[in-house]
This record gives sequence, structure tokens and C-alpha cells, in this order.
Amino acid sequence: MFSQTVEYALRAIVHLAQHSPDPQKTSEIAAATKVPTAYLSKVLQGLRAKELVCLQRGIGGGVSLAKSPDDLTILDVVNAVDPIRRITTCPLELSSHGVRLCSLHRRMDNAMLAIEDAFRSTTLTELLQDPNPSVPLCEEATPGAR
Amino acid sequence: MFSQTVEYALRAIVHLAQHSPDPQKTSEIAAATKVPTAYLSKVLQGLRAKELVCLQRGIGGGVSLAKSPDDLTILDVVNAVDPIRRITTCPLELSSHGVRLCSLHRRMDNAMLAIEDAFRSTTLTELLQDPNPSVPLCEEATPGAR
DNA sequence: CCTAAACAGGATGTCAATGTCCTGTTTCGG
DNA sequence: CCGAAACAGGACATTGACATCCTGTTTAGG
Repeated sequence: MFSQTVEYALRAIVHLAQHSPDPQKTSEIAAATKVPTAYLSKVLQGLRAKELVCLQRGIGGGVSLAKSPDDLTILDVVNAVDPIRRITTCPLELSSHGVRLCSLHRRMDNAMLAIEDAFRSTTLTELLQDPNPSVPLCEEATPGAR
Repeated sequence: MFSQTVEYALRAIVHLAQHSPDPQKTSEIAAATKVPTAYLSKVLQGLRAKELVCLQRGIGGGVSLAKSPDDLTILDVVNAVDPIRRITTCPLELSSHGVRLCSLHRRMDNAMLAIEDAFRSTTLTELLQDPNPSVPLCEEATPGAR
């Protein structure tokens, strides 16, 4: 349903948000998010192209969010790497369907609209503040030990 | 978002439902739905494996629905050819997340759940009875003007 | 029983997504 | 200025989705 690249991009952005505004090295993100380092590098370049992250070369460099976690939604990330393709015209190219989708494609597009809306309404900050015992990307502290 | 194969399968099923219970030849379905004939054949074989359609060889043969359009949902078709993969365990394999997904994956799974529910609640009969000026797969009659 | 109709299914081709590797370029700190 | 750190990006490998082609098998009907 969602591409692997979307999953990777979201993990990376979440990791960055957790450490915002400190820059993180690609290798650090890769290790923390269990994403192949070399591939993550490509994914991050895609995020930079959409100006979601800043990439800084050289010693002390790394990756940082280009905008506040308050202003960054899940949809921003998804659309940056693998845009949700809404159905805007009849896939069969029936001219009379044009903008007025038939019941089948109307329902399929409604499904995608629902996802778009859900993702647009969730910011990174909300994700991290979610009262959920499992913190994104993080193993829970083991109660007894540690 | 949805694979091409899902799109093709839905078109074929809709076409069959429109002509139910008469069997249709694969080539007829292909022409009506604008799906490559040889590929449609494979897709239909997948639908047969899930017992959604019956395939009959020889003269007078063809493809027919294996169940009533009343009992056939969009979800049945989607899951037959390209199942919606819900997120049931942490993709990072964090043991403490296990069944209790973190906020990120919880939201992603909720999105897929919403689609599942929407598709499960729509039968083929409902699709065809939808008060929509555009009939699935069919070009509208051109009424002189407009 | 023979033949044409119609599906069955293996072989093969193409392409984009995913993933790896290696070398180049930039940048900071000393 | 020099060198190590860190990203940049091209080349390449792998895999599965999508698609085509061709031959085989089944079946109804004359």
C-alpha cells in the first residue's frame, strides 16, 4: 500500500523530529531506524529536493529538519517521496466520465482522499506527543532492569 | 496506491456484474475494460484461485461470477489479487512494540483499516445501483448537446 | 470424431523500485 | 593548507509488477 521508501522517509523524519533541532548524521539515522545507509542517503536527497530537510556536508554536518515539527505533516513526507495519486480523471479515458468519476473510481478516490486527510491532519509534533506507550523508533525501557 | 492489477480486476468484476449471470469471454472483457487481453487472462486466473469467478473452456465458455453481486464486495476483489497488508507488528521489529504499535505505525495502519472498511462495505450491486450519471466502464450516451 | 472456440500456462521481455558500491566533492578544524 | 568527516551521485545488481507471445488442453457442437 505504502512504498518502502515512504516508510523509510517517515522513520527518518520522525528520528529527526525527536532530536530536533540538532542535525543527525545519515549513518546515525540509518542505524536508529534500521534503514540501509546507502539507500537512506538517496531518500534524504529526495526529501531535500522538496525542502523538507537540510543536508550539510563536512565535519559536524548532517541532516536536519528544514521546518518546525509543528508545521510538518505526515502528508508532507509521503507526498515528497511517493505522492498520493488521486484519481482525477477516468482511468479508462471515457470522455463522458471526465471529471465526474463513475461509482467505482469515485469510491477508490474517496479512499485515497480519506488517507490524504488523515495524513494531512497529523503533524510530527502530534505524532511525538501521542500518549502511546511505544515511542516511535525506540525500544521501551525494560521495567525491571536498567 | 492501488496496483494496476487491482484496477484491472475491479474493472473485470464490474463488467461481469453488469452482465451477470451471463458468462463473458476474456476477449470481450478485455475490450470493454481496456485491459491487455493476455494479462487479463492471468488476472482472471488469480480471481479463480480465490473462487471469485468461474472459467469455462471451449465453445460457449467464458468467465462468470462465482457468487452473487450482492455478496461480492470491493474488498473481496482487492484482497484476491493484491491483499491490503495491515500493519500487525512493528516494522522495525522492536520487541516492546510488538502488537502495540507506536503512534506512527498506528496511524498508518488506521489509514489502511479505513480503506478496508470502506471497501468491505460496498458490494458490487451497490456499485451498479449508485445514482451516478457515469456508469462504470460505459460511455454515456451523447445527448446531442453538452 | 473432428474442429473451431476458448481458456491454460510456460517462456520471455521491459521497467521501475529497491538496494549496494565506489569514487568525487565539500567543509570544518587544526 | 591539509586531511578527515560527511554528503553527492553515478554505476550497477536484484527483484517483482506488468505485459506479450506462443503452444497446449479442454469443450461444445456439427
